[in-house]
Amino acid sequence: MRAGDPGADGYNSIPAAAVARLPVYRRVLLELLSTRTTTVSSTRLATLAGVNAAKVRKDLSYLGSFGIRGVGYNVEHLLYEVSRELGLTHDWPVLIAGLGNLGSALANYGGFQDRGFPVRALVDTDPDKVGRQVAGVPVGHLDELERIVAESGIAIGIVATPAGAAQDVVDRMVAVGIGSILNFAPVVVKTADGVSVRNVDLAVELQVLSFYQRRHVPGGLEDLLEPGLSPGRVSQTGR
Amino acid sequence: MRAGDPGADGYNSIPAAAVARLPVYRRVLLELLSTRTTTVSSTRLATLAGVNAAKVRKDLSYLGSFGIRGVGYNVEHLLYEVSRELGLTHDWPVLIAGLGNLGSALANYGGFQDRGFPVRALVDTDPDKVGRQVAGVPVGHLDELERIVAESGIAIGIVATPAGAAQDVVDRMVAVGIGSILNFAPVVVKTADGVSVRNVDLAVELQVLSFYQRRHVPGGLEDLLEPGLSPGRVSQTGR
DNA sequence: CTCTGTGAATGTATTCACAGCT
DNA sequence: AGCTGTGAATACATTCACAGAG
Repeated sequence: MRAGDPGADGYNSIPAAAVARLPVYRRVLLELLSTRTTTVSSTRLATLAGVNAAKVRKDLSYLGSFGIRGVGYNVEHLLYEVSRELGLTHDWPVLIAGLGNLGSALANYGGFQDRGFPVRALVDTDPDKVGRQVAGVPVGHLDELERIVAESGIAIGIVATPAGAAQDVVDRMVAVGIGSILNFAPVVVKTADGVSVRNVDLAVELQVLSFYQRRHVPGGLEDLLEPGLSPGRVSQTGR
Repeated sequence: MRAGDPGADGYNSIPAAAVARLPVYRRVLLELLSTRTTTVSSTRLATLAGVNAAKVRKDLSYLGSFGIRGVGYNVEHLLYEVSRELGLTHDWPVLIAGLGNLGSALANYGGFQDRGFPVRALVDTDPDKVGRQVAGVPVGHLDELERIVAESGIAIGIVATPAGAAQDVVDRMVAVGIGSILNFAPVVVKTADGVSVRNVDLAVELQVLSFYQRRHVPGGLEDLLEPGLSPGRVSQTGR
């Protein structure tokens, strides 16, 4: 019995919540590998990934049975299996559309390149930007998208345009065959079925924090006044 | 003293999944308000927010009964209620720790400022950065955190340091009373109870897209990755 | 008739707890 | 003994479907 067999029959549906955690396990495994740790238990992996052990075991069981009872998981092998499941056995070149503050930052951000997602193409519509380079990559015009995508073998598009331009950019990306899109514009974009879109709105994350800010105050539920902490005099209203 | 119904629901525990959607509804409501739309139905709100109508109604019902049967919701009023629930009736000044590519970008990114989260303080440990300004805000040293937080009335901290520095920075933030942290470093940080942490790992989002990339191929799914690959050997995609 | 608000039903995710392998 | 893998139990989230307000 081959390790990857369950996948061969097609409908290996691993729960979305589990998929979302695999990259975290992978990050931990890479870290363990770099410290020459050879085996890891579900408990230890759980601690490092910030979840509980049963969840780790269940999640990993969707990929197959790679653990050794009484021992744990082989770090290198598990890393291979997780990477394979995620489709990370090779790099995925990405394109960034929109080179404002956020787009430029993402282009310069080493975190993508370092982790299997080289930024290979950039597009914008601003004539002042087109033709220049950002992070060593030339900026093309949005109208040239088809050629650029084909030449650079782009599979994933990142949208970092203003909200108003996002839908048009997404439509063009889909039209030229991009099937995976990471959208940073604060708007919900729609696409045909078969295209995966993930939305990351940085301000949304802060707003959720704002909600929990008040609930987790240990003492009272009221607008806090806690010894040692003075929240400042923010009496700004409106907005 | 806030107007409203004090005794209505003592244990106001609104589900986490619903909280996570409130900012999206709010964004849509702001958009509707700007186009002078006065009322909106759950169906329309759902379309604009990219979810279904029953979910919108259920989510909003956790906040109270603000809709009018046969008509819909008053945009302005609903916006107020959602904002209030999220704690967005006033701005929350934020501090960013770590001014590498990502941190600098976030400091310059207008999206925070525009949406109620003014960037009021910056810290780093690099002597070349401390004392300079980024986006018009002076960069302080991490060691001055306590003073800076107190002076600027910081309630939320953003961690944009390298992974290795993140835990130390988080510990310091917690020590000086910051109770909400948005962590961009690719590592799971731990804190005492009562502190909210949200992790945003941009590469994780791309990795999840990579997973779905293959499943959604319309034609055949036999593409890439084949059974010939031997387990035990990790192909180098990271670091 | 339109549309909200919500119990009931269904679907997903997490956690428990233990059989079974090492 | 230690630890995985997994059914069963529980908790959580979504969707249905309809009573009732306007």
